Amino acid sequence: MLTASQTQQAIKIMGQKFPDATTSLVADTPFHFLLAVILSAQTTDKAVNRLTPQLFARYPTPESLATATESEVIPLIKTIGLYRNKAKHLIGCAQGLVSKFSSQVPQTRSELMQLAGVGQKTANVVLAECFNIPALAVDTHVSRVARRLAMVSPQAKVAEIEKTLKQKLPAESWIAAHHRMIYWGRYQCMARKPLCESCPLLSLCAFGKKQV
DNA sequence: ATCCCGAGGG
DNA sequence: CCCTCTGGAT
Repeated sequence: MLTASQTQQAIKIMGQKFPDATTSLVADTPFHFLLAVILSAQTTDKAVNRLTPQLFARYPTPESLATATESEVIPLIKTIGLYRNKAKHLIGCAQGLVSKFSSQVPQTRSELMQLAGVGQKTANVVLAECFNIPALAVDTHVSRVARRLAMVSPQAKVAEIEKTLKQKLPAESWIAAHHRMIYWGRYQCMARKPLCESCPLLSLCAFGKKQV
């Protein structure tokens, strides 16, 4: 396993390759950003950004979405996967915001996770992006990159990955590390065909050495 | 552990 | 054709 120092070094090198790594979801308010993150489950950000302009225009506020029906929402999001569950989540989330949080997006993990469709990962993304609160969201890219680079144990599940990465990285770097690992997973260490031959992290990566 | 689930890429 | 995409609820 990589030491804390090696892990920090790897994150630094990722930042040299992707200096402007940041969220790719487009939204104008915390409410709309929350909706975009819910929609992004098992879906590319590009697919989400394609439909959100119309969704946001139709539902500008939590109140407007809270009274919507699934048959109204589904046509607006049908081009992405899992749309039936996501329609329920969007409406339920808006209803929760209205009934529990005065239509304001809450700023704590436990409050966010009371909302429909919001789990640990989505809560962490919202805390980091909307409120600049140190958080480290672990998604499919972060999981794969952390495992391949042996920043965590090979069989580690999401909760353990988050815990281990937080232990190895200073809190000030969590948000940037999240973005860099996402970009790394998208454009360098892809799931299907990683670019190990030209990887700046090859010397740190047992997985990559096996591929080359 | 299972289900949900369209679009894009190889 | 098969795999993957910033997961969450049951």
